Amino acid sequence: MAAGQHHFQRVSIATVERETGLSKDTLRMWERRYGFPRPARDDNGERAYPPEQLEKLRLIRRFMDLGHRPGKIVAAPMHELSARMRLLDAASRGELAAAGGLHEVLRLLKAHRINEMRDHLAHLMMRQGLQRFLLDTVTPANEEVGRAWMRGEIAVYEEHLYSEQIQHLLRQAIGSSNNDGGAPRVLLTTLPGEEHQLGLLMAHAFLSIEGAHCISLGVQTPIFDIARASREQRADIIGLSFSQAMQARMACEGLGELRRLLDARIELWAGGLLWQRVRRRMPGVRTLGSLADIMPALTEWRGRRSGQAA
Amino acid sequence: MAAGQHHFQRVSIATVERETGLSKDTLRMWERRYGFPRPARDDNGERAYPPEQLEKLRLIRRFMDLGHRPGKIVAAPMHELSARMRLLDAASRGELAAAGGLHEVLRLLKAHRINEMRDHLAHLMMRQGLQRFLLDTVTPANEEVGRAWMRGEIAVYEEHLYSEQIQHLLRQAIGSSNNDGGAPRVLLTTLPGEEHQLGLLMAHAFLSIEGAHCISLGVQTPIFDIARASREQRADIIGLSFSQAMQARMACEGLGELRRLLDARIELWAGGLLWQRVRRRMPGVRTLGSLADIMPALTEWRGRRSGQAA
DNA sequence: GCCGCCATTTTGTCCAAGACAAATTTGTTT
DNA sequence: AAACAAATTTGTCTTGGACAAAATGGCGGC
Repeated sequence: MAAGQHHFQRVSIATVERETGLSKDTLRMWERRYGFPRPARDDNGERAYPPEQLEKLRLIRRFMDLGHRPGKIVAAPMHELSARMRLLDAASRGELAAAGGLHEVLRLLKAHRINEMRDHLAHLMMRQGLQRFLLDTVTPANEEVGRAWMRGEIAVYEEHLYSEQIQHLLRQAIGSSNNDGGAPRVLLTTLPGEEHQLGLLMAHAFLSIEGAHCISLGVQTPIFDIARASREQRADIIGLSFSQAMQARMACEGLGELRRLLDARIELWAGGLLWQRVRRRMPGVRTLGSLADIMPALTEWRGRRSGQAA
Repeated sequence: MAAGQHHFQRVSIATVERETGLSKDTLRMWERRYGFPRPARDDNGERAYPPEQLEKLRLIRRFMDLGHRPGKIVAAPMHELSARMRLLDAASRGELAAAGGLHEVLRLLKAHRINEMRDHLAHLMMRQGLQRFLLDTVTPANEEVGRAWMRGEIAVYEEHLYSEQIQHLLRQAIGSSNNDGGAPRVLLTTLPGEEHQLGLLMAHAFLSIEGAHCISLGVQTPIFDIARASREQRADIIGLSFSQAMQARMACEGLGELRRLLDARIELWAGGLLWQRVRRRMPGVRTLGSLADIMPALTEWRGRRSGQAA
């Protein structure tokens, strides 16, 4: 019977791509260069990744999202990576400390008491008002949930659950604040390849409070259609959201292409956590690394506008 | 000067993949087999697709979503494809006729009077009740918007706008109907690769009305996490939504893998428009081609459950 | 005429190994 | 310390071959 042939859930390269977000080309290239992953082969000679390697790839992905480079981590042994990640976790654990109702949110999430979590969040929103809620509760809570996920304290699906509840709250809030005829007119969406909605929704809520007229297209609008929509909806500003996970290259390429398609008088604001790790500035594009950056940008715009009008 | 070198916005293969949803491998294979697309090459010898070819590829994608096979259409000249698409459009145009407030919805959408459209939809929902609203208004309206898009009467971004407004309404409706402790417990999500939310949201709303306890994870949950969530949330049923655009192969592969990971007593329901064109049935998976199919499935489940209990 | 079964064609994905440009790091000079 | 140049790292693109899964078409039996 020996070690046995319990080939236990080996998966194809397409599955690994789907689950890790690493392209097939990249996976093959790492195998060539760093000797990892080194999948088995099925009867057909095709790569068949065992679950341990998939798990290590997921861990590597976390490091990469934190800005690490593959050369330094892909070949490293699993136990070393785990140890390093634990170290990072310990460091980030210190930061939490303050921040009001967050512990409670995390506690309820981990306990699977989702409805109570939602009620708790709703209560906070009522008490703080939408703006403070976004800046002081949702933003740090997102970070904390991300960290908890990195620490392995919560599962991916729990992060999804959390995200759904927040979206729920924000959509309800947005629904009730409706500023027709407000200025500026902001067209909100994400580029193809960026499927994360939460950042977009938070920006939408924030801008709505500030009296901007928001037109949201949801996620993943093709570039040509963004340009078309901006003309037909007479947008002053196009707001695009980019999550940490988005590939910087795709983002910059897409932004450049969009900028070329647009009239110069339309502003292009690129927001989201991506810009906290990607320094690169692009001509004709304003990058906003956090929600709080929206406020001064908006003030500036209004200053320019009233200056021109005068 | 000749034909000139106005290389006018030629795009990379990655961009074409992003915009059409056709994989790089497929694009290269079509080029080899059918002689189309035949992109120019940039200074670096890499494919550079002119906008006409991108446009034709988009049209081909529409045909494929309707069930046509590439061999028959990829090599066909553009004018023939356009003509055939116009014919199909004319045919579907007849079907509309009936259906109450739909014309109004489409009219407002095309006129960019989005807020009025939302108010109109909200009014219909109030008058009809959520269930009839979903079956008699939203479902046909989705189809009509899809057709209008195929006819070129509305832009992609207008479809996005429509979709956003519907989502808004449904989320508000779901928020107010909250059945803790209901049965069955249904875990709702989509597989990685399926980013369309609307179908999921409609299923969520429908199941909520019927008294099921819904737990939504949003879109694109990795398969292992779906399995984990179903255990930890003690789900009776996992409901997955698949849009027309989803690749059948990926869907079936993912479903098979998930089914293997699950306890046999957990049911797997696969819903969405995909199953109207994909016949293939899979063991241990119940396919639901439309919202209306949910009702009998639910009745059956409750019958089985009460039968076992007795 | 309709259904099930088998052979054939169609089609998408996978593979290998090479190439190169963009991004990042490192080293040097002002 | 900052700016510039050289070296390294890294992801994506290339070709052409191969093959399995899915769809189609033909055939025989009910």
